[in-house]
Amino acid sequence: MTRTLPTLEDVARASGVSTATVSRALNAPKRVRPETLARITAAVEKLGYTPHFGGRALASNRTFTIGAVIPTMENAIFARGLQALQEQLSAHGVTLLVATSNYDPDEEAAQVTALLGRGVDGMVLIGEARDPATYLLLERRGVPFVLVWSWRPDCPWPCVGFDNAVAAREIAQEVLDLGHRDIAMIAGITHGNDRAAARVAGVRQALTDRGLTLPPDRLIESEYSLDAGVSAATRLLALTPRPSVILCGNDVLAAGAYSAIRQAGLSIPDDISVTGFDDIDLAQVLDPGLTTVHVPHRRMGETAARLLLDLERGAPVTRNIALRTGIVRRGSLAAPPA
Amino acid sequence: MTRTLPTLEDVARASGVSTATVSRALNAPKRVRPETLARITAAVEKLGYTPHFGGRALASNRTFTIGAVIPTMENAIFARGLQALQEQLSAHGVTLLVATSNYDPDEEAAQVTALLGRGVDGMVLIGEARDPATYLLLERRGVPFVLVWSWRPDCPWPCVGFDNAVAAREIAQEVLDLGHRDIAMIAGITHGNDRAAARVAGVRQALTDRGLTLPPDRLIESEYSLDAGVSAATRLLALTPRPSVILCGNDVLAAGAYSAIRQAGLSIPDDISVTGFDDIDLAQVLDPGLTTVHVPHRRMGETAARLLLDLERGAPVTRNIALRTGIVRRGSLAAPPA
DNA sequence: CGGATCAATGCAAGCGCTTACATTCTACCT
DNA sequence: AGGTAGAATGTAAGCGCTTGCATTGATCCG
Repeated sequence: MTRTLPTLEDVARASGVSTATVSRALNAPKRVRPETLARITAAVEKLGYTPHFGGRALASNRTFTIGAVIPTMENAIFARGLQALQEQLSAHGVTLLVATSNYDPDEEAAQVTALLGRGVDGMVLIGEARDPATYLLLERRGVPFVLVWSWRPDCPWPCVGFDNAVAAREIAQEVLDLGHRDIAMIAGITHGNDRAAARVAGVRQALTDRGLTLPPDRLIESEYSLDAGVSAATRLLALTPRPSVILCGNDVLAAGAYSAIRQAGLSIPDDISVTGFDDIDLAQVLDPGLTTVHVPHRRMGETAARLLLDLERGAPVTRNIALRTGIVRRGSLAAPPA
Repeated sequence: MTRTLPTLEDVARASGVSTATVSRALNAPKRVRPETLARITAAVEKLGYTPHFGGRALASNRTFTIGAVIPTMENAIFARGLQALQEQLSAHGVTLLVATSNYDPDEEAAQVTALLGRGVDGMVLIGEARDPATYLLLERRGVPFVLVWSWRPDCPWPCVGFDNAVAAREIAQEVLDLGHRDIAMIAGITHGNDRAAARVAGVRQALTDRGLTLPPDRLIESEYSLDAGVSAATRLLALTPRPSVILCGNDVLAAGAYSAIRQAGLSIPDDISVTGFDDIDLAQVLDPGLTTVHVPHRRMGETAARLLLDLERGAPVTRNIALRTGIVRRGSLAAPPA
């Protein structure tokens, strides 16, 4: 069954050269004479030779693999960023290894260790908040890494992302400008999640700037899932006075809010406004369209890939890349009811 | 920088045994005396030892990795199945390597080769339709694989999925039972995609059973994306007589249809009905809720993982596992307008 | 108490590849 | 023609781990 595969040596024999030359032909073609190269290529073709990954990893101490640990694949937001990351890496012969942490810091640490064990040459991590031990581990190993989705001017590690607090503040300001005063928010779980925390902080900031506050009963932290969004929104709708707008930590939560609102027999935006964060496809499918913060996921993934690749070959790089977000105005946000 | 990592030998020295014993302690703990084991474990801990992946792969000719090639991560449907697959594999110490083909058969073949090159111990592939050469390659290498998302009684390869044609036929029958006669369909691209093709075939079957047909202008094949769904639906709405229902090849297309319909100033289901396929979260967020075919994605992923694991250790297995789908009735399907 | 049996461990040969260093060719110059 | 630099290639030493086989040490039986 497992007919033994052709090895470098087989190729060498078949093309009448040494294994060293074959290896060079494969890894640095300009270093072998064209005719030799041709002979080797032919032999490779004929034998159907593929380099043995383990052998290569062992000898070169490189795996041409980079690892990413994301919270979950089930959120379109990460899927899209990953897809871009992967495309970019593939183009450079690098494979992407994806692990998920389910938003659990300990689980994330475990996955980082696992990936390191597999000898990844680099790593992509979401956000900045994590156990210092993890950063230490990464540095000890000398494995380059880049943080995505988060950004702040003085982030000590290479990162490509955006300022979640600023983005959240901007959309909150827009809400305030429309005259809303009874404001509520459904945030993600902030523990161990700097993005979620920054979004709350941004909203708070906008309120404070106008002398307002976000009372505890008007801020619900919720798992990033549709069902959780529905129940959080349901609770908020029961409040007196009823909020005139619900700011959501991401679009999925906003979709949940839509369900709850519809179920309560209310209408968006006449009775109540809703905003999201991320601008996934879902946002334009909802009726009315969701006013949300647009995040350039794909660009983030691509940029991260390039940065990591540069980091790996020791190229001089800008280690701290900020991307712009923007507000996408659709129908879900309007002035509060009179 | 890249401080050299501790090796098996370091552990052996630190615990006063041979590397062979350490290796056994790690891979088959019951084969070493408890006290020895304890000493080794302590040394491992103290040195922070992690097995070197390449070395292990080289010596054992196994990578504890299985590969999956999916069309795209951006469709929630695959994301969910993958997540389940991964969780199940992780629990058995196996890592999942994901590659994407973007629904392109050639690209898929290339990705399979790439994964094989990385020495995956097994593979998960979506659907059955692909170049025979790919199957040949897999068999030559003796790499076990399982097909997911597709199923038919006499599929020659291990598979876990459902009968797409039957599922599509069932929902089409339901549509017909409600009295619809002006039927249109937005299908996925059927070339190289047996699931999409089977869904069309199923719908056709249902129509034929009642002496009806699906005229060419009422069947549009479309990329599985929101925008493509919108434009396909727009074209269908312009037909005379206007279809009373649009059957969609998946939920994303259905969401696109919603947009187009809303934009045309029509209402679902009063003016026109819509059905989907997959039952992703989106289906319940749409307003009205989308009547669709529920596919047990998570279970499919889990089952595939188990099957693959069994296949790998040569356990006797049922190679051909059918999962049940069902129709989820929400508000998007009603009798045609009078 | 000698020997057989079996569990625990050690020995050492690779697994397929890369790469520093040594060797051989091939212009090209004087 | 002799010499030399530089390109092309070969030699061989590992990279860290697993595993078949050999060895040792206990245990148990007659």
